[in-house]
Amino acid sequence: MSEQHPEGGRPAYDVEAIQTKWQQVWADLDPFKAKDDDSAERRYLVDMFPYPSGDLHMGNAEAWALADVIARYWFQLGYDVLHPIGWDSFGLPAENAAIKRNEHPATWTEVNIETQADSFRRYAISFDWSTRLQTSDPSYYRWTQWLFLKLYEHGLAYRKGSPVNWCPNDQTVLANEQVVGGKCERCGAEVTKRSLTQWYFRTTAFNQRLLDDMAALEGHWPDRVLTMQRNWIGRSEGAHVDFVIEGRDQPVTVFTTRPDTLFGATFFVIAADAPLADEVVTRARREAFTAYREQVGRATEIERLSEGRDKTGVFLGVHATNPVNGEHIPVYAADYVLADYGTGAIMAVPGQDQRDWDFATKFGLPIVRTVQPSDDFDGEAYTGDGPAINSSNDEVSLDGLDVDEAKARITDYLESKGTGRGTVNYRLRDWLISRQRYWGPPIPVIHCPSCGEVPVPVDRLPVVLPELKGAEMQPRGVSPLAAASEWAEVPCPRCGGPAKRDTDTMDTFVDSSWYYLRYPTPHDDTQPFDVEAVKRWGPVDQYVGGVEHAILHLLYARFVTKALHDMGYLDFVEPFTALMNQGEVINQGKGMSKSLGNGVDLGEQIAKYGVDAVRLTIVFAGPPEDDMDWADLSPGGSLRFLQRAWRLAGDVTSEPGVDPTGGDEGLRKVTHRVIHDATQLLEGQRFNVMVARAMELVNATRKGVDSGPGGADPAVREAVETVAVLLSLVAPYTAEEMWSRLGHRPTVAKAGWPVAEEALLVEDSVTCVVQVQGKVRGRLEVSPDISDADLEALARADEAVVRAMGEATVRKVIVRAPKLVNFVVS
RNA sequence: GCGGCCGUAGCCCAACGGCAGGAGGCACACGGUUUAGGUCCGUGACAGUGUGAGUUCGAAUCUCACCGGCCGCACCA
Repeated sequence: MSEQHPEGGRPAYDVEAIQTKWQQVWADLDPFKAKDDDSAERRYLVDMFPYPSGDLHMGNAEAWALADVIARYWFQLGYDVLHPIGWDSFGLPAENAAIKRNEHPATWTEVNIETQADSFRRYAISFDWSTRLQTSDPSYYRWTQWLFLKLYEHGLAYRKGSPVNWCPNDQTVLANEQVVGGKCERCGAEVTKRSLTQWYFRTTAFNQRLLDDMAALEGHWPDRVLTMQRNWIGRSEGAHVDFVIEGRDQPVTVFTTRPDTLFGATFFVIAADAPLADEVVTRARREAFTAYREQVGRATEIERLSEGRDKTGVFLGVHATNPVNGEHIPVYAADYVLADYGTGAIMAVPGQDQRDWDFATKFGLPIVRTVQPSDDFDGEAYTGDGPAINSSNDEVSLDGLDVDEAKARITDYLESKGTGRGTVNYRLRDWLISRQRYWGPPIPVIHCPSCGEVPVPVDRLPVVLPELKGAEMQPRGVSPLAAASEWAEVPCPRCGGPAKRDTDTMDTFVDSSWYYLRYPTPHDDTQPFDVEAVKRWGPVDQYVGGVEHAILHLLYARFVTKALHDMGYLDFVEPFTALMNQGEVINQGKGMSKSLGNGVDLGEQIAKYGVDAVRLTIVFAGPPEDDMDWADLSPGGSLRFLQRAWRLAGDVTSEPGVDPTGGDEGLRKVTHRVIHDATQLLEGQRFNVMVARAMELVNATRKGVDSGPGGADPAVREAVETVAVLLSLVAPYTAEEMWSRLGHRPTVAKAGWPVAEEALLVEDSVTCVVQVQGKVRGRLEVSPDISDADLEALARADEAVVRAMGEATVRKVIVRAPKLVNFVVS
């Protein structure tokens, strides 16, 4: 596609040659190494690090092209920028590939990392290559283990037995966040439940702060990500109410958001899989209950969540006592109540809750309304506001109060009686981090028959993975590490007796929950991160990555940051000050996939059009957060534009450093207007429009050379140099080549951002529209600082306007000098 | 079902409530350059802003309803 056959000896825009040439120069200059020397204000930009499965793809290309615009803009502004690169190199794809190839996962991983690193260099991303880290390296995961021990030390890591999510395909447990719609987030298999003893991080210790601290992210993170996090944390206000159940000493507490409806509680439901159900069921009902529970247990999450499903349940043979009216209400087990939300039991109020209504209708249970619906209400359960009814006893009456008042009154009453209290409930659960797979950091704990669980002393880290390969890593439902007996069997660090290592590995999201703390000092072998360096650089000024991590990774990183802050390691509580979610690259209206056969290969695109054209195409496609359809785009057009820009550099005949003052004013005005607009557009991350401005400048300069002042005019040099600097953010090779042809030394990446001259932003004259009744009837060329009165007078005198107004009387005149006059007539 | 975002030329994408000779680009047509094709230079055609109301001197922009699309949440008590 490049000009292979220059005419008349003119130099060619040879994509391959330019790329090869500048890659070498940049490798020698290493221009993007962070200085960290207080010579300039610091900026810290992180792209969500890549998983090394094969070479880079279009999705990577997009994320990094966009992030690089920001990084390179910051470099041009003179900031000391830390723009690191690393790899999220633990995880299942490497392990699965290794099993198939009968080799060690590290082998596959290393090859892919080298491939991606080469591609990144060719793709000309402005990385500080000295930061390069990978999470599967013992020099990194040693500190992931350190993080585990710190959390353990502070009571934020613990082990418990509980029903957990199990992926039958990957043969490992999953965190709640990794179950999406009942399916494994990674492989899509339907998730089942198992009862296992596993390690957890206590994310719930921070639920309110995870919520509150989002206030500072408002406006800097995409709204939808904040919404998703809020939904996930799921705060709801309500009350705990204690019910006495026959044959049980301790009352059973339920959580409700509607304590005001307590008088309408006509039955009681316990989650079928909650231990409590098993405990209270009577002998007579046990058989029926057990059968039901097994039936529920067989249902997958998918079935359980399916909408409009008939309510099922079974009577447990006992009654509970409603604490406010003494009613004896039957206790059921059902699967519409969840064992792990709230207390796993509810008071059922069919009059005000549709689910309870459905259940009551099916089982013939009484329904009592405690809120008076409006007259036109024709539904079943009434969940709206209204006066309370049927809600009084000898000591308290809610009747007549609206919902909020009733809630407050009843909560006070319950508190005074000691049978209830106001409370806040969260949906967020603790983070299950154990995994029964090989390729992750071993959990640094030793289980001793006499001492119990003993953390590995920090000075004995890392606990290095045993060398397994191929079939030895085959998932069998227990960790492959358990089979490595000579690795697993160790003396207890506390008593010296025979003991056994924990044979699970950590979720790879633990690796990525803290990596941005490691980048400032990636090779420090004395500590996970340098507290002072992190204070200087952190938190991350701009984080860039896909929205698929809206909950998972971002929630975990926020949790870890808060935990480390509380331990005194960090002086900030949020890791990422600003977040940008790039869109997706799709093709022909669909996501690219092998099965659809519509993949676009990044390497092929680069071979065909060159790196710069591919990057420009991506950046110009639309707003960064929008999906782009490759079929709608034109890398060929981008390439042509780059050639046009590049050719301009050859048309400049003035000397470098020439004073632009006195150059062609028309062109200078365009240049400075573009500088001004581009700066604002970059600040607003509106990169596509910024590129459009650069195109405008190229067009104007072309005209200036061909039919204007010509290539010797200093304004032309100024314009072309501006183009080179603007393009340096998007098309670094072309920009560098232009810069060089303009007689400058590399690198254009550090040329400095141009500043628009105010004087050149002022227009000599502006076009004023004159409207009559809001319709444009005339135009005037006027001075930009014309007064309202003068402008109105001019407008009144305009022939076309006079004609349009005819005999009508002017009722009102709107004057917005210098751009508009509107006559309202009648 | 609930909540949010978005509908502008054949296509992508712009437009502080104030000129849609659309900023920019793709594709298209015509002319010039060229041995020819492409490149290159120039010119042109194409929408009245999803639909309907409202607010306003003035609405793509604000409000409401509807249609269409995307996203999130959804048996969470």
